[in-house]
Amino acid sequence: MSRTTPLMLNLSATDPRPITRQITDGIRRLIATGEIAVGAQLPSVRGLAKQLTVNPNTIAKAYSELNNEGWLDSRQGLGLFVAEPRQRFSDSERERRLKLAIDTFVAEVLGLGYSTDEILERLETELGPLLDKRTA
Amino acid sequence: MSRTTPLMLNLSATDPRPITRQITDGIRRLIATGEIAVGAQLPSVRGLAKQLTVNPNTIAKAYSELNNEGWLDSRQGLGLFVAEPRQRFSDSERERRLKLAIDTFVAEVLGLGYSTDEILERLETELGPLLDKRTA
DNA sequence: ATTTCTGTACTAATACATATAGTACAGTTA
DNA sequence: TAACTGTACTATATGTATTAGTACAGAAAT
Repeated sequence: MSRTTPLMLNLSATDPRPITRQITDGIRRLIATGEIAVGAQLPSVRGLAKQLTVNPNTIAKAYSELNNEGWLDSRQGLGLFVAEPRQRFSDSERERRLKLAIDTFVAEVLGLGYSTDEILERLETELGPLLDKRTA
Repeated sequence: MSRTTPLMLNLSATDPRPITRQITDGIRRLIATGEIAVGAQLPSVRGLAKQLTVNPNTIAKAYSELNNEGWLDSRQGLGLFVAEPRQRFSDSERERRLKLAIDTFVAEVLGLGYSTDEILERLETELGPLLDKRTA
């Protein structure tokens, strides 16, 4: 019996990110925007696997990562639930990850021909609705 | 005979990016900042391989990518040279790449606990010196 | 011309990452 | 007990990354 609604998640074959990554990114986003409420139960490993037509192991891996990162709480035999917002990383780890993300991003957009202002504006549009809803 | 100075490039074993990627990202950055001038010759495939103690094929692959992206001009038998700034991608390709870069970046910093303003400020600090020097 | 430098193009071997498939086991609920 | 949960394995196939070695073509200096 499915006590959860299907996730608004779509996998793209043209997306260069591996499937597991597309799933973790997508669920993080759904949680951050509040589209999945804190405490809500996620689809089962096998259920989501069926919905997305991927292997259950792939879902289990994605869920496991989100659980390790503190986005989800898993309860053996019960299911996975959206965790309360909390500090997920140490300060140095946060800083390390931010720096790496920025370096990578900069490398990607270098040479695309956009101005700094254009890029910052686009980013603000994307980040705004996500970051200031749930301070983590 | 080496007619070129060593590149200010360091590979990191802890960096999750593959070697080839670290090299292409690094060289793109050196070109964007002007640390390597337009028209300047890059170290030879074998020379840079020796400097970085990686396989020459790895350097050749990195150079080949930068050549395809329009950052470098290769002249068979002569060497590789920093290309004139030019439009490197079609409009739709630029847009696709920017969107993907933003999505990936957002996914990375989600849940790190930084505010939108903090992130935008950090990004501006990094992007400013790179983007408005060479409009591409 | 020969030598020595340049980039380029292959094959092969190794290692690692990704994803699928199948099975099994432990906890929860009715 | 039955039917659902998450979790943990092994095995397999595929793709990517890197190293290694070899070979070839163009350019420059002698």
